[in-house]
Amino acid sequence: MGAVPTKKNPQVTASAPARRRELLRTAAEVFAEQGYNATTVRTIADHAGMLAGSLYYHFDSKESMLEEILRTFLDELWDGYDAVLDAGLGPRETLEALVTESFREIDRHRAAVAIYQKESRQLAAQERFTFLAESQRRFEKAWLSTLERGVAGRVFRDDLDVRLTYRFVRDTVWVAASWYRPGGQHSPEEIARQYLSMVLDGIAVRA
Amino acid sequence: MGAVPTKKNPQVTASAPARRRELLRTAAEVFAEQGYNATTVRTIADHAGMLAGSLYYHFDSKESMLEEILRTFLDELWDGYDAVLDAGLGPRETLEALVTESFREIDRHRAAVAIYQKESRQLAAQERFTFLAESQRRFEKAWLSTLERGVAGRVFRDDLDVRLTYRFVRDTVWVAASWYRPGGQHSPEEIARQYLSMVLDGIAVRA
Amino acid sequence: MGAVPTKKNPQVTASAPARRRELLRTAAEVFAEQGYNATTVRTIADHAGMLAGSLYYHFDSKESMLEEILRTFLDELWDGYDAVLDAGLGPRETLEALVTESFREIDRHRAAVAIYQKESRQLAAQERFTFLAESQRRFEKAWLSTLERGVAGRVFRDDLDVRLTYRFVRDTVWVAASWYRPGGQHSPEEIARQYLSMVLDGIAVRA
Amino acid sequence: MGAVPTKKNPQVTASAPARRRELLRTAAEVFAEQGYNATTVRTIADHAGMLAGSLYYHFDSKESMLEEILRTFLDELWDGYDAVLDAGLGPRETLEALVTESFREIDRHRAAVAIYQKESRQLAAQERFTFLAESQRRFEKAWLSTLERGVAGRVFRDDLDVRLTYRFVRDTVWVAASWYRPGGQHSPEEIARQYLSMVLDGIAVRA
DNA sequence: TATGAATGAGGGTTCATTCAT
DNA sequence: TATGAATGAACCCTCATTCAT
Repeated sequence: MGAVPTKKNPQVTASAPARRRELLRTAAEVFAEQGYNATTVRTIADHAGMLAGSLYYHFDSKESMLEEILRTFLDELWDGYDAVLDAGLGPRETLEALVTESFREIDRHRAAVAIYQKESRQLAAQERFTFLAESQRRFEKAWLSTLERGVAGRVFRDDLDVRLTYRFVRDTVWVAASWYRPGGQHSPEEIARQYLSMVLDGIAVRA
Repeated sequence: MGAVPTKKNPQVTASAPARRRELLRTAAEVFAEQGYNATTVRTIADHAGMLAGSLYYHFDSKESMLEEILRTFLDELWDGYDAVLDAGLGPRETLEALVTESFREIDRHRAAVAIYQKESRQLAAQERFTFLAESQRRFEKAWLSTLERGVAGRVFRDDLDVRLTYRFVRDTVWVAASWYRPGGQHSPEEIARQYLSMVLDGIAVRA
Repeated sequence: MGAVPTKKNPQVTASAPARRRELLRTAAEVFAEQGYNATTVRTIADHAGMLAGSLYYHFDSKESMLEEILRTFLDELWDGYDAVLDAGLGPRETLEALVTESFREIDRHRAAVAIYQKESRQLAAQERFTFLAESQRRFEKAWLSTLERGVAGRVFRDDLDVRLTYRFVRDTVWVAASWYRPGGQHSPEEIARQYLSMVLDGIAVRA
Repeated sequence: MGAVPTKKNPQVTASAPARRRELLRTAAEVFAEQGYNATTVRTIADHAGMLAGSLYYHFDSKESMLEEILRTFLDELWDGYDAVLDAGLGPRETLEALVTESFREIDRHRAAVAIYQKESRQLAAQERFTFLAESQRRFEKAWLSTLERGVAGRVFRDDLDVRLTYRFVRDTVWVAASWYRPGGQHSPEEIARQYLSMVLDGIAVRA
């Protein structure tokens, strides 16, 4: 008789993850371009060269595609961040490394980042996407502690509101996903360098 | 500037513009909170204490509400910007004035700004919302010319990519709408001051 | 601004319950004839002379229609049963009254009874329909105690398995809903009389 | 009697009829438990330890499985009934034998009987399942003639409506399939005996 | 001005079925 | 024999919109 699974889950069989990944990339691209709500399952299927119903062989729902896209992105992001945070760098070097890592991530997961930027606030309210809020908290803690370390060590100015500074830094970095195009004239490292130069030293000419 | 109504539009009879404005404020609030697509006409009506169908006495469509919200906001925004740009200020003072004006606008039209941030890219593709792209172009021109004037006048650094700088400045300013809460501890002017200090002089301690 | 209801519920306004009742009657008829699962919302709407989507102005879902049909039926049924059970009759008279009441109920709610017969077992497993199982239990208790009273009082034979007897009696009564047509040649009271005669005295000629 | 396959039917090659029978038993079980419409082909496949598509090597369609289940059951049923009807018994003995045979059939084909009870009315309307209506007619004729013989021979009461009596008897017998569990405390013969005692002599104590 | 009821297009999802491997 | 992937029709439901009152 064999086991009687109550739910299909071909996606767990670890076989043919290639198609899944391809489909997720396609979906992410469309989500990023049109917005999650405005994207129909049919549109994704069109881009993938199949019929809407066929997507459901691979995924449980449109929402589960979104979840997997965001989870995959955040997992990779935190791999990079954790490596930086565990490296024992000084506050300025940590900030530089985090920013550079962020732009690299935008380069690799542009679509996912754009989706994250646009939808995460609303999504986080749903049970299913609480991991977004959690990530947000870890993110904030990492940045705030770095900035505070820098202020304490007289590397960063102490006349700036740390939370405001955090917000400015955070947003500018990630908003870049909305205009960044991989393969353009600026490499992620180059963008990071310019961005850091501006954030650290300002755009005004020194007196 | 005026909209071109495709159908009857009793709202043009100049009667009860107060109710209209109130309804638009409500709609903007909901659009900002839930996203335009995710917002149903009934949700707006609920918040306004009426039934969904009743909104159509006041407005042609959900989209026309959105359009009016964004048009009203942009009109006011450009009133402020034009005043600054026509004042004959130097590049640094112009930048400071534009930033300050922007934060004031966020303070007054938080919801509209949030909507603009989130939806304008997709909307701009539609015939009806070409005014968004147009505004975007004027905006870019104003900022780029100010930055270039500053570089030429040795007020701003010349080793930064002007377009990248523009994007960073633009985004940081407007993204603030996503977390700014009017009536909070920071006035728009205070936020502008901190922001300008960071952008102009950097967050690093001077050597 | 008024209250901000999170859910529509025009059905609670107690206004225009006539349309609701009419729609429910239509739905019940179709459910009874084609089976709940095999009935499409479009079919119901067709029978009601409207479009499928319009049903959702009156009801939350197909399932909620089913629930209301069954609840209404069971409520009325128990009104009748409780009156009988509270009347302080002897076991034989109670049995006669319960049977007669049942056939009357079939006469009034033929569709609902047929649906109940066919679907209740599966439905009862769902959270939403636990009231079916509860009713089932009350039903069983009422019948068993009546039979047992009758056995104790030497009104009913004591050589029959009471549970088996209960099942036979219960099923024969309700299965009648599958072939009974109101307005036919037999009134519910006449059917009850014949049925009782058979159940009480048997079909064999007395020795 | 034989089905007329519209397409290829490798199952006719007389190979591995054992697997077929096993699959049909599984399908019957699931149909009985969840209802035919509510049962998905995948659920059957799950219970059989295979994938949904694989069932189509063995059967033309979900419907053909249902047909075969019901045909097999009815064929066996009529083998038993015909033996009884051809035995030249008196009306009372015929009735006893038919009832006993019915409970035996329920014991052997519980799932098929349950399916038959629940679905036959709707199915009979379809071309493919006209054999159900035909069986129904033979069934009715056998019972009615037996009852009428009994009335004529003063073995059964003549003050009861024969058609009503037939319906009661028929339904009670078959509805038993919905609660009967093979291997329980009552053998089919024991249930038949109790049932016959009730039907023939009634549940009331004789005066 | 607003309501109540309906429209109709479309969206996400399910599922029996097919078919190359 | 069975799998994996896809098809395509149909289904339940949502929602912007309309309109008579």
